Amino acid sequence: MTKVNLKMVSEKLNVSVSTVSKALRNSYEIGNETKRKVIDMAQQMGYRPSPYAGFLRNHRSKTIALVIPELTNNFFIQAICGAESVAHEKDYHVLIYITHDDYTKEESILKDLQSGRVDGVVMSLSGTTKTYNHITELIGVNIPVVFFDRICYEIETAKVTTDDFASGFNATEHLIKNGCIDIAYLSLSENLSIDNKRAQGYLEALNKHGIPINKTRIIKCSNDEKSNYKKIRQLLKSNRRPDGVFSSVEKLAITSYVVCKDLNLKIPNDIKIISFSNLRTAPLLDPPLTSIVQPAFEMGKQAATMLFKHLGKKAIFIPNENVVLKSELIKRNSTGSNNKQKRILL
Amino acid sequence: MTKVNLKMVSEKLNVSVSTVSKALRNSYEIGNETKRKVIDMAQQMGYRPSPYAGFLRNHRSKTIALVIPELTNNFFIQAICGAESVAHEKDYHVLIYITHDDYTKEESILKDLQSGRVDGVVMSLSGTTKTYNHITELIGVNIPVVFFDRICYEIETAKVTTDDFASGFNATEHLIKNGCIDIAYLSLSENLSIDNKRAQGYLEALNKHGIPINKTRIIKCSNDEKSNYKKIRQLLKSNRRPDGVFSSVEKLAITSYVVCKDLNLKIPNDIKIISFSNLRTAPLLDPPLTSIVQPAFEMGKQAATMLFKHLGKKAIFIPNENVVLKSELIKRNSTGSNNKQKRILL
DNA sequence: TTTTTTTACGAAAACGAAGTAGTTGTTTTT
DNA sequence: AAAAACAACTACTTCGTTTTCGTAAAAAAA
Repeated sequence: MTKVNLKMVSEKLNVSVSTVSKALRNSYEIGNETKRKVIDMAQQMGYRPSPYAGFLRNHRSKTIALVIPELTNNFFIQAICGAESVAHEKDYHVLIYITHDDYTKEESILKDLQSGRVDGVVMSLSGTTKTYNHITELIGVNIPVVFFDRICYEIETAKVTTDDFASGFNATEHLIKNGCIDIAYLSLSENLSIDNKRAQGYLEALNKHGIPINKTRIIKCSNDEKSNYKKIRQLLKSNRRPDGVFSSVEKLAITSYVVCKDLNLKIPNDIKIISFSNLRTAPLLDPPLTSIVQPAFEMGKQAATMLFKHLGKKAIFIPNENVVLKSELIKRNSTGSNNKQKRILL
Repeated sequence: MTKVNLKMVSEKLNVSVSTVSKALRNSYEIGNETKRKVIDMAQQMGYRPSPYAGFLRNHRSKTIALVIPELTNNFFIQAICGAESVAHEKDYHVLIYITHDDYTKEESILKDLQSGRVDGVVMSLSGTTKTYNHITELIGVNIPVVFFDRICYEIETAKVTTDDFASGFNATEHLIKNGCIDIAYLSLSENLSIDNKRAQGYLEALNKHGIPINKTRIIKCSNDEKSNYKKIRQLLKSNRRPDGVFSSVEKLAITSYVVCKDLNLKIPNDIKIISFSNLRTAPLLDPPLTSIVQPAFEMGKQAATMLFKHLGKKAIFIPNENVVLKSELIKRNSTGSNNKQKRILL
């Protein structure tokens, strides 16, 4: 059994290809009798229209791309789920691309997408991306791009973020209120808008509470797990270690936990930890991790929705639009025993 | 700036479309001088060949589909990464489809794929799938399917699994050796090959150690978190609760942890827990979770590799081939304090 | 009855790229 | 010098579908 096309159906019925095509699209030009026969035969022969042939005519691939820094991160997974749910609802297909936080990969992916393989792109910037020509070029050939979380201010389009400054501020203030006076900030990448916002919130909170700012307390981490481990270990091993750690991403919090276990530091007594995190197991960790939870699913969903709002137009231009959702600070025991949880909610 | 095609390039240079096409494909028919001019101009104009036009001729989409039950599961995420890495290397694109463990969705996805949108499929069955016509039909129209983890024995093709029977056996025996005499098995779906294998290993271990089999100790869970919570709570609340729990998937272990916290049951003293899990946070849980870790990345990688081995042929037929990888049992504190870990390895 | 309209269909031209089969003009062979 | 070979191109067809433009026959209007 081979793939069946319009011609094969038309030959079986002794009608023209056009008739079959029109009948299947329920055109008014075709009589009811013929329509029924065509539909039945197509069904029986297992006809499926070729998406690629279709594209060639109407220039719509019914496909979007999700360009994501990494998959081993619950935030992105949930965001993907959100975007996928919208795409599925709109009968769109989803191509997934992982940049591994590598600018070069991101660039080559977007260059390829200039081919028109997709109708639009939902993306979150890689941590090593500093220039944006590859993105403006893509938009230049009429393929719209919307951002979520790791956005790019320089490009005019729709963007979905969370209130990172406020979250950074609140997280830091939470540590301060729980007794910390020397707080380290674990940064993922200074190129990232979100990281900078979070850092600004951190600095602002220190400022407000009259805590002197110590640049050496801003730890620049990366995607290299080993190097991160070393940096954090060095931070926590020193005899002048901080009494609080604010991690900008969940994986650095995990590494911090590991370091604490290895150094036999007790959380929250020896050190308190707070982190951006969408870990399902946050409440089950030892100790439960105080988390800033981003509405990841919703962010992916909104980003995709904003994209779809513009797809289908001839010349696509998405004006600046900033949707800012709220993250939630969930207090648990990693920042102090007074935060002890009564009941676990997953 | 609009999308540029061969014709636009050819007009700029006053040559024919064929010349441009051939020059770009480095045909011997085109002179070096012309080639250079064409390549430069194409580059300068930002020409990208349309993947869809190309498909129409050579019937190769350079795309594969990953059909997965769910994303909020570290096993599948890692498997996706593995498959994606192979696809990327082969210059293939990856469409992702999520069945949400729903047979109907799985069926409609595979029906759609009959259109020839992809050259091949890597999939893991949904937990509610009992019939396989949608899969044989897809293979029937020459689109190969390879399975990983949740495979389908009835279909002749390549499959990647882990040693589920042995793992189930070992997990159960580990509990027994740590003193358990009444072990519950948390099943995800009786339709799934892997679940059955794991259950068989569980039963066999009980048998070997002369522990009577109690059918009510096999708890049939589902994808409904609330219902799972209730079932597990009921199991652990009873005054004749088991002293060990073997969970077939990580999410049921997480739920079990939550139930234990809520009921104030101490792991591993009141109850011991072991689970299949690819949780990065397993060593950081309270207590650290004894896990059977599947080589998920490798499984996805192998499955994709086996698929690619057959793509490119005219009539694709993948003979039965069973690759069985080994899972690793990592002993931690959730099954007894003697398993206390010295050093954490992520 | 003749003319117009409607109904129901078919022929053919896109869409973008690639490959087959020419078609030149030039060079080599005999 | 005639014939064959070759280099460097162009014209045309194909892929599967949609759509525009026809057109024949039937129905309605004149």
